[in-house]
Amino acid sequence: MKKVQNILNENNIKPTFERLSILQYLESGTNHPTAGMIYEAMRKKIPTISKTTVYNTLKILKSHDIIHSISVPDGETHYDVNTQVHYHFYCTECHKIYNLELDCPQLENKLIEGHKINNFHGYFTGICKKCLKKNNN
Amino acid sequence: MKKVQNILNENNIKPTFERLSILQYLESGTNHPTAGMIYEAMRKKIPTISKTTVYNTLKILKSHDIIHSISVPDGETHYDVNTQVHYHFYCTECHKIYNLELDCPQLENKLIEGHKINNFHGYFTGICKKCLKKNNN
DNA sequence: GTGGCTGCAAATCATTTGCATATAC
DNA sequence: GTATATGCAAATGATTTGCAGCCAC
Repeated sequence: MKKVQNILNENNIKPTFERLSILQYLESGTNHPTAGMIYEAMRKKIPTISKTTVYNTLKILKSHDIIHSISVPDGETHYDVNTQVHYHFYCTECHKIYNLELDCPQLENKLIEGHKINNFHGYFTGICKKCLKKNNN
Repeated sequence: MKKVQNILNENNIKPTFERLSILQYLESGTNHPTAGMIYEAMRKKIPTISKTTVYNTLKILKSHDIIHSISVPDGETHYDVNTQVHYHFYCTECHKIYNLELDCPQLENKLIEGHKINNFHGYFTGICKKCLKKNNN
């Protein structure tokens, strides 16, 4: 908890219980939750929390570059605390998102074909190994 | 028009006027339209067309791998007929999507870390060259 | 006439917004 | 007390669904 406390302090974000809990939750896992998933997880700990607070918190964390949002083809925005650029794999069957170890385009040179680059996100889609096994392929 | 006619025939998709027009529209440009943009463009040609037909057509084209959907952080699904894997650049200011010439991960080896790969999409985000100029940066 | 398209309207679902209350310093 | 955070409810906007009419073969 110390760590997330510090992250918020360093960014001049008031460390409320809700914000600490949400960031803690994001830091503790390697899943890439949606706002809805975060809301459901938080409710177990803070039954009175509202979706508004979840969205507000995600917005402020994102604006300070503490988290990134990733877009995959399921209509929901997912969030990731791993701010290092890396590829994802999105399973079209179970909708889980995995991190991949592949080398990524470097953003050092922040200009590509005249455009100023801020960020990169790459994802593969397909069937994950668990679903492959389940379907005994 | 011949070309899109053939594409639909080869895939056993009944080549209705609406479907031909939508696919023609997608084939003719390098923009990466959303369903809404396609609907608006179609209305000029077919004033009676409905959004349902646009969505239905996109769904059937996608299921035959004639088009791909791409997800960028604007909450709308964009569509792309360029089925060759390539990177995109998404401008967070004007929301335009550009194609990039960079080399992409090859999908030949269709297994990565145990997952079966069907597709790849990578996008950079930032400020495009037009918006940079407009802001005279 | 039967199956498959089309199109309207309503439903759904993620996200945003307005506002009123609560909390912290 | 004032600013800021929270939370409810309503609004928005993309997409989906149910259903009725229509068209082609």
